[in-house]
Amino acid sequence: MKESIVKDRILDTASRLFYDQGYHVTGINQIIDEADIARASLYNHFASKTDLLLAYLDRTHDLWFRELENTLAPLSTSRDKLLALFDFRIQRQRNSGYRGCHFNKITAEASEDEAVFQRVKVHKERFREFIRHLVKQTWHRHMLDDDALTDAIFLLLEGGIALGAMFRNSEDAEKAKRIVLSLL
Amino acid sequence: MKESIVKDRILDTASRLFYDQGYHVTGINQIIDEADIARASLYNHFASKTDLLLAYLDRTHDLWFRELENTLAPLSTSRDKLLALFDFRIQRQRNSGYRGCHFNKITAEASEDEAVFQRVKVHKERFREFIRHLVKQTWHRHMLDDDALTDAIFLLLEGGIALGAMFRNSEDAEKAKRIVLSLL
DNA sequence: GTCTATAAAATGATAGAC
DNA sequence: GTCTATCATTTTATAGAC
Repeated sequence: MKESIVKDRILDTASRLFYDQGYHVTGINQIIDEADIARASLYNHFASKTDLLLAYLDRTHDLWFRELENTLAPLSTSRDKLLALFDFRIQRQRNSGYRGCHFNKITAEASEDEAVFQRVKVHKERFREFIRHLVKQTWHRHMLDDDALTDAIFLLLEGGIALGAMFRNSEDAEKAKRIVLSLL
Repeated sequence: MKESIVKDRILDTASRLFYDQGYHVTGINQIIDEADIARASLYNHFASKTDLLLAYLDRTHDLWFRELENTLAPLSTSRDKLLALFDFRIQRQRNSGYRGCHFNKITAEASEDEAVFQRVKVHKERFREFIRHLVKQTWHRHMLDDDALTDAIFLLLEGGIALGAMFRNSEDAEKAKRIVLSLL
């Protein structure tokens, strides 16, 4: 359908601008301009700018976990998969200019909105459980118990990505990976 | 001087609103309204809204390290001081509604601005070196070398605070502290 | 130095033609 | 469903009186 193409183009453009520039600094004008669609077409597909934001978050969440699972699928051991979590996110940051986690970013801008807040929590909690699942499959004895190791990996990775946005590089995420390596 | 009082009130109000609501969502109108000053008074003391933002970042940076040093001063061992870093930041988050690190927040909104970007880097780098200095003073043997332990503490703490903003609690920062406890 | 009044531009959103 | 024209607000910033 032709309508889908327009809707996708709106969402693609908005997603890129929301992440690259920020949500509030991105105006409707710029979105319709860069997506090359009419003003009212946007409001035909999305009820409001907030609605567009929620669609962006939902799609980002879905794509994020799909890409993650595709990346880990070829790996055989859970240890390799845990280490690949870092490579996955470092690679994504490299490709998108080190602007950090989408959900950390939007928390800083629009977390007063309850619908946004809920989506952020769901995303991060799912990732935490994803890690926990992998940790429980590892056979080796660790110096930390399963829950502590899960928390450590999660915290080190989130800290590394957040600092990566503040320094515009992946050094801290790489350091986080090395620390996890010594904890496994 | 009377002028200083006005200037301080502008900066106090702007700082509160920038952190609580966000930078872009806070308009000049709201600042002059809540600070109860005239429109032109703001532009008499600050050249632009960006200038006000930079003043906010500079003052936050200065106050942050002064409070940190005051908090750690009564403690005798560097081990206690390292653990108190977590308490310091958890307490600050508790008192300010869990909106996370000021510098992480502004990175998400205005890191394209080179002057903002520089201040964020300086703040975080100074904190990293602050941690490193304490780590080097600890006498016990660690399972990680000094640099790795410094990175681990830094990453775990930053991760914990960032997640605290996303979940609006201090659970992850508390977990980070416990993990550091087992690493020391 | 502080004030009020105002400017020029951009904001999110809607009406109505096709 | 897509379009152009337009709405009422709000934005940052300035001019000029006191």
